[in-house]
Amino acid sequence: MALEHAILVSLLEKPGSGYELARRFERSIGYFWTATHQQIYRVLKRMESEGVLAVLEVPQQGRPDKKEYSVAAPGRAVLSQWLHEPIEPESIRHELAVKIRGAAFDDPAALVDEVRRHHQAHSDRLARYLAGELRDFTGPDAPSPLDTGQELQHVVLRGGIAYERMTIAWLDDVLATLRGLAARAGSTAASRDGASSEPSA
Amino acid sequence: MALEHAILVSLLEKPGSGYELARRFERSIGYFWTATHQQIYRVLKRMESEGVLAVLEVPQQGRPDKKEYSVAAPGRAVLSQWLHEPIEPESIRHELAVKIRGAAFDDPAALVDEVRRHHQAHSDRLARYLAGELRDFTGPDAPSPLDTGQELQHVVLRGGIAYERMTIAWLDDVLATLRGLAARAGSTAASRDGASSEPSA
DNA sequence: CTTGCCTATGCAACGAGTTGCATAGAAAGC
DNA sequence: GCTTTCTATGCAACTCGTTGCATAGGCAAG
Repeated sequence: MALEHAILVSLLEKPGSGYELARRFERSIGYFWTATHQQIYRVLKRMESEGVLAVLEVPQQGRPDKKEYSVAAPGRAVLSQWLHEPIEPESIRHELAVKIRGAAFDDPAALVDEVRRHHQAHSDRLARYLAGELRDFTGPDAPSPLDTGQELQHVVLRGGIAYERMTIAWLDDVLATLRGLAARAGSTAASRDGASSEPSA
Repeated sequence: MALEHAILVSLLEKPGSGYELARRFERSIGYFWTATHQQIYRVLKRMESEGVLAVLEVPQQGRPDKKEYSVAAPGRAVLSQWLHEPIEPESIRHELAVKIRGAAFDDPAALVDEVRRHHQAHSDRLARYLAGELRDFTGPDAPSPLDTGQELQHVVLRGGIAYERMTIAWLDDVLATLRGLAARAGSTAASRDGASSEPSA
């Protein structure tokens, strides 16, 4: 139930409405934990009924009223307890990796475009992360001695940057491998190379 | 619904029972897609009823009978179609990252042990991956010209290795950051965190 | 000979997450 | 005037994933 804790962290960093949280989950905290607005509204409601969040109805002009949530005292306790509990190291779920293994039973070359799309998407993400880092942590407009929260946000962002760089390098490796297989399949077209899949169909 | 496709890939690589699949999902394909035996049995049943899998009851001695599943012709079509559909680039879900940001509202030093545990877990995983690579792909006992399936399995494994190495390096960074914060908190114990005048970078 | 582990399959209940849809006022473009 | 976009919240239905439990024979250790 880590969504609950991600919401607590985000609201401690800054109180806000469900809508605002949903937007934060599209950037910032959302780089490491995703959630749709549906999930967020549902969990916010539950957390409020449990007393871990306080809610304040804020009338607005020119736009719908909003419910601003903030962390109540029991919420801090919930977060603190979670922080002291051990969690399991993540197991990644990488759909593209499954596809790549699956390509052995189909045409590997057909994956090239897909891999390139992912390469582009990760390059874009990296660019966004780097821009954010410059803006908030390492650029001339950044606060100069970072406080604890900023230091921790920065190290998490550095993790995201490292992840994207690693992924991009790996996708290059994947593309090179696919190209190598295509060349091999081309030059030895008649031979029974590769495709542990089926001897003959 | 990538579990379905992960199962297709795994059964194409080698037919097997639900139990055997569950074990494969603890290693090999499970490095990139996790599933419990419950999920697997349920999905196998559904896939069989849809005709994408064929099942063969295999009596065994000294142990319970098993149902050996293999991919039927429609299953190959299902996989092939999926391979040609684009998928969204993964969004990671990193609980530890949420914890690290949350630590700003608690004692960051209390996270050190947790981070070290994760460091250890990822080091162990890396060691397993590297052992697997040596055994199956780069060692003296490995098949010398790898076939297509093996090349693709290898590039996926290289991705896992890169991921673990990146993660370990990042966890070192996290530990250094936590230590830095602890030192700062120690040396300026009385002062208010970020507003402090003591720069110790 | 009892306790615990391994193979092997499965049900039931629950919680997490996704998708589609609905509402509703204000602003902005055509 | 019409459509689209943005803010803002929410229901309903569904699928995906987890946890706990149950069964059942064989094997090994104490």
